[in-house]
Amino acid sequence: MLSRTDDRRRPARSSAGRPTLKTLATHLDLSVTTVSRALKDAPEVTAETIARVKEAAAEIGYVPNLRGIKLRTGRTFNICGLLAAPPAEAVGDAGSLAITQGLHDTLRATQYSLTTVPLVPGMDALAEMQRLAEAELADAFIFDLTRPQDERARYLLEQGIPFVSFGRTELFTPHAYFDIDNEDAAYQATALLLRRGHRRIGLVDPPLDFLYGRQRLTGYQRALAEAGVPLETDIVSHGVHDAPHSKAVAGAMLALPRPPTAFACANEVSTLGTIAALVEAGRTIGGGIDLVSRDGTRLVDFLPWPISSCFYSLTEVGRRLASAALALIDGADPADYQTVVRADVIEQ
Amino acid sequence: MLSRTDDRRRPARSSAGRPTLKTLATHLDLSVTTVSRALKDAPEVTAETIARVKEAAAEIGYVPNLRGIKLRTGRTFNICGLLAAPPAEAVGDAGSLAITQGLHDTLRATQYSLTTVPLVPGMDALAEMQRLAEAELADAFIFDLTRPQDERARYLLEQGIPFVSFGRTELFTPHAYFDIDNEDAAYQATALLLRRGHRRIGLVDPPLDFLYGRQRLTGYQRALAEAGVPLETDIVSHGVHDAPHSKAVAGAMLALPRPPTAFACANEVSTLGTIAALVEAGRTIGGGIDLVSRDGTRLVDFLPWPISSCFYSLTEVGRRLASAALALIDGADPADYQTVVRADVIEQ
DNA sequence: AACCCCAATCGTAACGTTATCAATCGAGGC
DNA sequence: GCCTCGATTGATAACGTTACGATTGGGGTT
Repeated sequence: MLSRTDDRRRPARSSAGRPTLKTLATHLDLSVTTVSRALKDAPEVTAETIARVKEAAAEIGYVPNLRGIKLRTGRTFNICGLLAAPPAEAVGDAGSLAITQGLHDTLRATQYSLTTVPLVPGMDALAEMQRLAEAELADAFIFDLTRPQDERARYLLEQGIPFVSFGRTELFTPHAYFDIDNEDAAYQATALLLRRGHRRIGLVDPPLDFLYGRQRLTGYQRALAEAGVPLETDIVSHGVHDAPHSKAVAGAMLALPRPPTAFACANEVSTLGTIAALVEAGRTIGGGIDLVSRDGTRLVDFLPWPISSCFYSLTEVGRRLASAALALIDGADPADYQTVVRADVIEQ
Repeated sequence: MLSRTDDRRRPARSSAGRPTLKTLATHLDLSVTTVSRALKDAPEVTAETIARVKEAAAEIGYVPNLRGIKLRTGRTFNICGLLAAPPAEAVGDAGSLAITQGLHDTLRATQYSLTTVPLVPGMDALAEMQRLAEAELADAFIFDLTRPQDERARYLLEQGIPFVSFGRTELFTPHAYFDIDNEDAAYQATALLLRRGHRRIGLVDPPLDFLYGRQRLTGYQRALAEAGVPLETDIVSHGVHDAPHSKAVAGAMLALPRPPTAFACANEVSTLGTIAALVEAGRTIGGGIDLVSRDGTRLVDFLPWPISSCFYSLTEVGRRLASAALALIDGADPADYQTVVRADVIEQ
């Protein structure tokens, strides 16, 4: 165990001579206990002493040693984010990067650091999470791509470990989440296409294993129903959501006797795949084809055609997720951190 | 200080009752010291005792408490990666995601965890690094997008903190790096286009502030020189490498009296921008235009046109960077970890 | 037999923090 | 004047690990 820790190693750098509570205590002729208490405004310490201690602390530049606190309290001061990432060299949804940025935005001002693990499709997300939880590497977890009966959420609930999911679940026990209103996004996208006169609207969506997929399907159906357009299952797809697969299903739809005249895509990757299929079929957007994407980056601005989209800032998602995680660590009630926001429709 | 750590907090979860060295020691009727030593194969302990201790450790499921080790040794068991990421909601190079995956591939089997900070263009990379270093949050750093006189590298060298950069520098003191042969990549790309008969080849590249940019320029020039084609500076650009800017410079080149008939692009983002410019100008690849990209994902496979590229797996880059970092932490000589690899040309 | 040395093990003290209980002191009540 | 009480402060013991000097016992030397 600890296999790579033996043999010669450079001497412990820095940290030597950094002031500690003891430094402060002898300096002020107080006990370490009192200093420790004063720094966290404990009620038993005189206001005057508190002021004196804090002043001295600021002066000599005392900064608490996290390692000491960690050992003593059992906390980690780390938050762990397990976020879906595209497989190895594939092109894919870089959303987790924007989310990670947001997480850091919030955590930068705190003592917490962040460990982000990119979860590529083949990986065992639960096992990865258990590994980290059992090694006690995080005070809270954050993850995305929830399933109705999400086993990761269930695991963390069982263990009593705080977490916030990006996406809801159908679990009975309430837990903290932040989510985009996917049903609304799909509804808006479909409604937009219907307004433009389309009646055959292809849906290129993720598997129904993900709650995200189910919610979108509901929104799609609702928009069709309101417009009195029947649901036609030959142009509704729920497959693996990577670019090659999306290209394949969109290609298959385009080869139908009555191909779709528009597409609603679940995310940037399915959009890329769908466009690839359109190009291969010799169709272009504008030439009777419309496409709406749901996304978190402005990728569509750099694709050769105008594509409308439902947009919500993933950086903001990250910020909100991290704030919620911090609150939970501080003992907040998960039920107070359940948020659903609507995406903005950007019409083109 | 430690502002959010006071008030009520849930009781320390788990870890209660986890076996420690003391558990093992009393169990085996040995001293804590001996057990500790036995577990790391210290020479002073009998082979027999070592075996006995290890067996017992395995049996009762002892796993060393990192927090204790951290406090005692001053180490962090954390590696910090500062990797360039696209700005907020912009479309951009998700390469850091693939690199992060690779880092985890290597670190998963160790006791180390990883903190990755996405560095968006506006951020003060040095300040961010100093913050992390001063908080003693990492045993080693990893970063990319090096500059010739990279101030981050210089800072870490001064502090004696181990690090590996993705990209070389021109600093005098040797340090560990892993790099792709950018000069060769640009050379290969340019040579490929020259072989296809192009004589006006636009270069859409990053600023020369980055060593990466300089190396590419050298390769580009070398290929032109070998073919006896003069360098024409009106079609060589070194600007901010994001998609909008790349689109602008490629657009400007296309508006020249004698526009380029081919482009060599530094990365995926400049490729996207260049394509956007081509579309806007009503030109298509294949119609007398060729484009070569240097990339780490297979994005080009999902763009509407065949695009050749120089490819090197960024996941592999991540793996190599992490291995080097671990070696440095264990006291290896940085000079032994200086690697340059060639990208593979994928012709289309 | 007294000596020393080496191999193996142990005890103690740290690393920096917090929790718990003990000590001090002045004020107030009897 | 004695006792009690509240308000402050302090001493001690942990959290789990490793570094260091001390201790033990057996074998070899003189």
